[in-house]
Amino acid sequence: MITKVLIAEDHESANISLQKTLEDLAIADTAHAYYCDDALNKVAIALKAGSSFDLLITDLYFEPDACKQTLSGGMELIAAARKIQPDLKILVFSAENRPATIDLLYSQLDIDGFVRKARNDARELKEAINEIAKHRRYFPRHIRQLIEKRNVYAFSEFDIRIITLLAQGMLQKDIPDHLQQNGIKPSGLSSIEKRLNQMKEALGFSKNEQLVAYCKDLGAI
Amino acid sequence: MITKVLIAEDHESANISLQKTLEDLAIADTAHAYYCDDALNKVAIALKAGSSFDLLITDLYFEPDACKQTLSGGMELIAAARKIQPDLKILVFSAENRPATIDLLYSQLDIDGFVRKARNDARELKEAINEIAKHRRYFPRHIRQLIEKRNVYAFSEFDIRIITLLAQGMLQKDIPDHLQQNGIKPSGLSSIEKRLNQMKEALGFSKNEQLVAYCKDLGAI
DNA sequence: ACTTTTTTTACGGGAAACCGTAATGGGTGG
DNA sequence: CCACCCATTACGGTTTCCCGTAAAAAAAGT
Repeated sequence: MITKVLIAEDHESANISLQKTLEDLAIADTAHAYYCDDALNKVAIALKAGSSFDLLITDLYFEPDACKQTLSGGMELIAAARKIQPDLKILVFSAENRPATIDLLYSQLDIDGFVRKARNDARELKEAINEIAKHRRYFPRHIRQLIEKRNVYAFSEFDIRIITLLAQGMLQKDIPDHLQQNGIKPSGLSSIEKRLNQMKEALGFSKNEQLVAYCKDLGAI
Repeated sequence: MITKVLIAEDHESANISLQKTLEDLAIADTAHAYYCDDALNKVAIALKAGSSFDLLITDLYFEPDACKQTLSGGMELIAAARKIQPDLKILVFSAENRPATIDLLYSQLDIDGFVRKARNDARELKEAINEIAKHRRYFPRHIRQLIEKRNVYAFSEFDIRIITLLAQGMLQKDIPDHLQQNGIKPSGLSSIEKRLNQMKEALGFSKNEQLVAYCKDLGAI
């Protein structure tokens, strides 16, 4: 049963609607955090006081402002919170729609549910919370489809490095030097060409511009 | 005095918080539209019935779904609504933060206020509505600063077309044929090269890959 | 209608990228 | 130590892209 919830969300309006949604579910014991550091702090304090939170609802992206934060965003908050309270249920509520990121949340950070800020998000929130209360994970079907459809090619660190450099305007012929200076191997121009070709081949592309666009959509760069 | 408000917003959660915020301002007469077409329709009906809306609060981006719409988004809705009811006050509530777009809203579409979905958005909404009720426009300071920066490049239809084709893998040398077949001019290869050069120059880029990455980040393609 | 200005297109030399092939180098097993 | 395999690198020819210049076409001004 979920009775005590922490909402980590910088948007005041999103906080209001989350509050309202929780009220509809008869969950009255809610706390709000507008910054990641504060959220983690509240989790720790509640844990020490023996009245730990059952559920953390968090956004992924927090707008930076004057308050310097040690946690850079929702991802780090999730990892940190799980570290100090492994049984904490976590529901991500975000506008994120890049499959790679959502996939990462499920597979690496092991979250319990993801609801995208979209058309029927309030209804989905309720469904998600109900599912999580029953110790089930909440995977909306359209999210699963996104992940399965897009997960065609797994980029390596090396791949991402090359594409990032291209997207930053570095000439292909200048990449070998750069890689060597950073102690990355292989660094030969032919190796770079080979890698780019394999990626394009695997995805049915013909130009580097397509790779850049694809990686941007995936959130890989 | 503002007493009757129409909310055009596809996100259920945003609708909830807007509703709540309006309640706080003692504005009870609110209507909701989850699609642009429906919003325009409601404006028209209310106008004909002699009980027109005082204020339209609208998002800019509406997620496409099964319901085919004639209005593509908030921009078109604003223009269409103003056309049938010129005295309608319009407040845009959006996550948009590109100065060029916000500037366009004020200078071309002549909106009465813009509140960005961000940290203190609920408070800003109240301020904005109060200002608009006094027939003043609401320009948050940080928005003004964004606009003044102006160091952004405004892409034309033609620019976007070219970059989109590149991002889809079309060879630069094949673009002229494609443009001619679609009756777009100019279509010469030199014109395309010139345009690409101007864009890169304006943004301090050297490669097409950078343009693709930049446009992806902007959501322009 | 004619000139001027601007935009668009055509062309050519040089740089970068693409692609296949060959040579090099570092491990592994014999 | 040698032979072998694999990954990496080097090289040369071709295509595409880049960039400057000039011709042609279109638009604007007189």
